Amino acid sequence: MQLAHPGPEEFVLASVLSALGSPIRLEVVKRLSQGEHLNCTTALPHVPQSTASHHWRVLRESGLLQQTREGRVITMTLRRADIDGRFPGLLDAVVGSGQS
Amino acid sequence: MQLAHPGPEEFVLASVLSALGSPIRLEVVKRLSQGEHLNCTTALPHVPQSTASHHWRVLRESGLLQQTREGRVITMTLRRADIDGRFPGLLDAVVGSGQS
DNA sequence: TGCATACTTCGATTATAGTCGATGCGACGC
DNA sequence: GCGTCGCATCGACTATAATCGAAGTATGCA
Repeated sequence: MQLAHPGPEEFVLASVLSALGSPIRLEVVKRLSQGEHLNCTTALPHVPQSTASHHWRVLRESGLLQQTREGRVITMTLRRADIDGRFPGLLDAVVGSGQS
Repeated sequence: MQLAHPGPEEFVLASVLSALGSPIRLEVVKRLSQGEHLNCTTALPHVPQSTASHHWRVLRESGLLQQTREGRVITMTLRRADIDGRFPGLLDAVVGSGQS
């Protein structure tokens, strides 16, 4: 089963910013940008599965990350090239500041 | 009467992104960044006053804009230097993309 | 085939955000 | 002083988002 991912031409800036505007999602994006390889269970161990899954969906539908199944595990990766292509400098500015 | 504005050290990235994550507020920030001088009535003529005022508050409390009274009119300006100081490149990336 | 794993989706609940009329308050003109 | 203008704030309502248990689905292994 494949999850639906928007194409870069479908990205909406307000949706991307809104997705990043939640501390819990912002943190995940930052960790992904630092090269961390996250799957859905390890990313937020203290958060219930269904809640976490909701946040993955928001991030995925905004275009920020990709979920690819590898066996039974779904791995999440930042769609850095796609986001950079549409909103140059945005991701760098967001993950570059040492802030939350 | 003076409205409360946070100092740059109080800015929270997630709050700034969340404030920008609303299409109506994003548009105002873009217009301000293009040098438009807006007051509270002219900025969103089609939106009820109290609703508009709510959005000014969100933008003001996140640190994105400053409201200064000039006589009876309150003029809004982007706090570009303060935002750039804390989150370099963020505003450029947001207003630079021709997107909504 | 059957069972366990690693998720997503569903449905209900709660929390937060947006909307807008009414009211309040400071600034200006008179 | 009084009235008006330009806004903020209040309070009530509505809409959207977050939370989480339960159920559903694809994968892998025995």
